[in-house]
Amino acid sequence: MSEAQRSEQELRRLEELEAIESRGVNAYPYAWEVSHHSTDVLAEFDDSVHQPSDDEDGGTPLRVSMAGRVMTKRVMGKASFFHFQDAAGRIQAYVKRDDLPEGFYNEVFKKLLDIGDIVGIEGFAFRTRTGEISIHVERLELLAKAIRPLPIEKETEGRVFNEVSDKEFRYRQRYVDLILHDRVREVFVQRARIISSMRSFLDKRGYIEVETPVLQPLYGGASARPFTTHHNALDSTLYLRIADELYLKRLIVGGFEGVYEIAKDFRNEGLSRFHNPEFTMMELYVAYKDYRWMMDLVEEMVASIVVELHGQTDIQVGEQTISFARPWKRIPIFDAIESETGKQLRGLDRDALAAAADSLGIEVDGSMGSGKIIDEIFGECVEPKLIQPTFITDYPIELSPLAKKHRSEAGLVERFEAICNGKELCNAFSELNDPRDQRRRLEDQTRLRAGGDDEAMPIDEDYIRALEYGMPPTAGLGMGIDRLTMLLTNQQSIRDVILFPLLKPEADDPVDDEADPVGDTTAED
RNA sequence: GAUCCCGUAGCUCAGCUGGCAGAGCAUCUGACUUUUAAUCAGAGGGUCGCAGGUUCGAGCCCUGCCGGGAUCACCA
Repeated sequence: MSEAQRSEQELRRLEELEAIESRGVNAYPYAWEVSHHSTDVLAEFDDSVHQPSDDEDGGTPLRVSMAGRVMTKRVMGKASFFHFQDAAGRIQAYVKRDDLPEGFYNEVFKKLLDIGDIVGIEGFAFRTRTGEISIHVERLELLAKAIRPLPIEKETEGRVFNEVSDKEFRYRQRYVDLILHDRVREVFVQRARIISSMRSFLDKRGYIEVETPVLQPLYGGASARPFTTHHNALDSTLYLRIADELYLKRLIVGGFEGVYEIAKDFRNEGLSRFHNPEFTMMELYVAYKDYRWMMDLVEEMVASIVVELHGQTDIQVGEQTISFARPWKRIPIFDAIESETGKQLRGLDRDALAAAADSLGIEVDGSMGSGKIIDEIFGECVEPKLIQPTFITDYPIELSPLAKKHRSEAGLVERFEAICNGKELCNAFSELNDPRDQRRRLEDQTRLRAGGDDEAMPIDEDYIRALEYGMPPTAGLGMGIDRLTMLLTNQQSIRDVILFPLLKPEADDPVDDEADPVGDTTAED
């Protein structure tokens, strides 16, 4: 940024920075010894022990050394208060002219220190006349000067004034959003807890966390359009993975009996409240198990995460109270549809299904097969009504090219989704391990592809080769971490659980579609 | 991709029927040694998203574009 574009306030702060440096002070020093965080002081402070009193012997001071950001500043002549924020929270600090080195208060604290600056303070805790535990500052040092002014929000009795509401600002400058909004930081702390709780649940059971390729010569494991890229040295097209599934199952072939991965997948599709092009997925594969066993595991895992996060199995999500207490309901998809619509779709042919959909007010076009119509009816009529966590089981085979045929129900596969608050929470099946059946199913996908379905899966010959070496019976699970986090932290948009959600580039960004410094012109179709 | 809404000072917003660009907070100057949306007195700060059009005159009306939001469509 050229200095001409700087705002009045930024220019003034740059001048202050020079004034600070001209005093021989480094405005960006190297470290600060931290003895307490704000919440430590609030917890440790004991009036009967630490509160200083007027007589000489009164009180044993609670001495502290802290670091954080100046968030408010109230100057009252020869004394001032400011609020000070660190990673743990906020605490008030008090400075008195006569407790600081000669001239420091008037020339440095009052003139050169701004809201937003990061400071180190040393002093002792006390309780003010109005009852707030505060730090009486005896030494103050600038740790980092803020050039840009922080938006100032003010709050009293739970009411917030001048709250930054511009979502674009909050997402683009998430660092500012995090400085200003404890509740935003809290969501991401909870997200981290969800993931670490999940990881420790899986680790305790002996499953191995692995890393499989993000850059893949062929994508698969889900129905979605991929991002495409190019490796220059090999001069080959690569795709960013849309799922981990096929690589993880190769590891089951290789002899691991339980593997999981928590990682980003990438799907080249639209953005919405529930969709970000890169998102985090947990996938788990366990040998010698089936989908019924996996339902038990999902219940147990999610319930344990919820309890670890909230201390109980019941949580408030929007208007709803949701109970993750086990067991969850298990309903075959056809029964769920029947109980919601009164229509039994089991065994109907495509035309009868289309007629049923039509009578429910659901549009059907010629390209939709039986499975798609059933899925459409379920998604429209049933899914939004499933608030409490529920396993929907036994899906039509057409929608599930990687799931094993149902052991007793023709035309279905051993698959389930957990639905909660009207949204899918996970997807799992008894994995298809018959290489002959797998080849046929992928060939069906190829026909869909030829018919114009650009989300149908391509055939991965190496994956079939792996299956031909023998994959044990296996249960597999995929769980969207972002949506799980939305549910467990009561957030309405996926952008509120992703630190840096995808946005269009800012106008100033150097975007140039023509630019390709390494010359990618050999990649012709 | 469709529809609707939004874009004005660092932040939150007002701006009437088209007629001098406004407020609070923040900032600056001054006062104030336990305040807490601190208070009191004064001051500075604007590419009204961008481009074009209509008009004597546009923040306001029209067109296009850019950015954002919501809903729908798409999305296992």
